[in-house]
Amino acid sequence: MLELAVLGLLKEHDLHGYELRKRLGDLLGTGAAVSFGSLYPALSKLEAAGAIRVVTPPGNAGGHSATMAGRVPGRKRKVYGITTAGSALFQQLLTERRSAPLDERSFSLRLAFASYLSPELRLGLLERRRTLLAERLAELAATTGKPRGNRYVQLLAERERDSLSRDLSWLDRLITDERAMGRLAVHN
Amino acid sequence: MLELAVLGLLKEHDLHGYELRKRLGDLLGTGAAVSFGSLYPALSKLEAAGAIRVVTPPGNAGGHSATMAGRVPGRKRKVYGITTAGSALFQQLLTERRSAPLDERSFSLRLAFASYLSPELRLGLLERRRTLLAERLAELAATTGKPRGNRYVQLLAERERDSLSRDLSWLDRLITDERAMGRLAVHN
DNA sequence: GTTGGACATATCGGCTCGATACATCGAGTG
DNA sequence: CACTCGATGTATCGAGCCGATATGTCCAAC
Repeated sequence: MLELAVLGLLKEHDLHGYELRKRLGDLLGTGAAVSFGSLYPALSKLEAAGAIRVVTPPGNAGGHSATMAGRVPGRKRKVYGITTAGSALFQQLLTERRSAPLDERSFSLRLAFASYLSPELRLGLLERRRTLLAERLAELAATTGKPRGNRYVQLLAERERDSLSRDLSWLDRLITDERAMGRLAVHN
Repeated sequence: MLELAVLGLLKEHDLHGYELRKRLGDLLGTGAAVSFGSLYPALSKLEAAGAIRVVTPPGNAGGHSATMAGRVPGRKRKVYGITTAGSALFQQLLTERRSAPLDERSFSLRLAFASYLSPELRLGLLERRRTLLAERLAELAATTGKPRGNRYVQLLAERERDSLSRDLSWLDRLITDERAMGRLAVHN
């Protein structure tokens, strides 16, 4: 999850951890922002694996033009860049369909990077997510007949139902678009 | 999170782990079902803390009417029941407003048990969740002006915006209802 | 009678979160 | 000018949760 996100963002720009977090925040919505307690270990791990490397080592940074010698000017940020191995890892993580979790967060992340996928894989991603949500909705509809516990549980279930059907329509729209674009591409 | 859920469900019925998981599943939606890897350790912990206890010990269970003696009939389920201390813990976990996480799951869980809250605390719960979502929406609106990355990121952001405003309306409706019920109760 | 699937409990490694600590920097305030 | 405060920035730790996996029981269907 996090590794995919980091690699994907570094594919576009070199970034340091703090900034990475912010970008991730408005990529997936503030609610899904990742914590530093996950981010920094993940960065260390990716660096150890050779997927990313420190581009601006501490002691070499900053826009300080005329600060004098021994002071070690902008000693703070660790700016990371992606390596060739990192790009390969990114593609691998993004592509592998098996066991790919399709929860809200993973799905959103993958969709955000969907431009790096082939049209077929992109469509597959959308369809698998659609299947998952459809199953949930069916399951929910099955239990809806029975009397639910209290008022609040009932409200929760209704909201869930609405939310699911809205997401399904949204996905259907996306899928239709994808198919249309696919046909268009073929005709060119 | 999980502890609150377990205690809340056991307040209504004695249950064993597997069944607990199912109930939790259709209480919060199948997507939010808890894993056994969290559930069983949580049960052990709660039992050790004296909040729950095994009601039907293994070796004593089952509807087997005429199975003979030494066979140890329904030796499988471990049915748990809540203790007095457990009820107290439940109230405490449900009530403590400070540091209560308001993410989707926690909120839904608390709302599902909202009947155990005083009208004031119930209203507070809804309002704090509302505030959170409103902040997110504002933040999102702020970044919406700027050009987003690719097409998919943009779609994701739009979806998020719609979803947030829907949830806000939903919450507003609930809040209004709560206030109305409060006034009604006062008039009786 | 045996094979397959639902039921049921349990553990383990790995990921993520929230809290916490610490250090730097720029902007404002007295 | 010294001071403080809040944003920036990196890092670690404990606890909680998930997914995979192992193991065993019960029942029905073939």
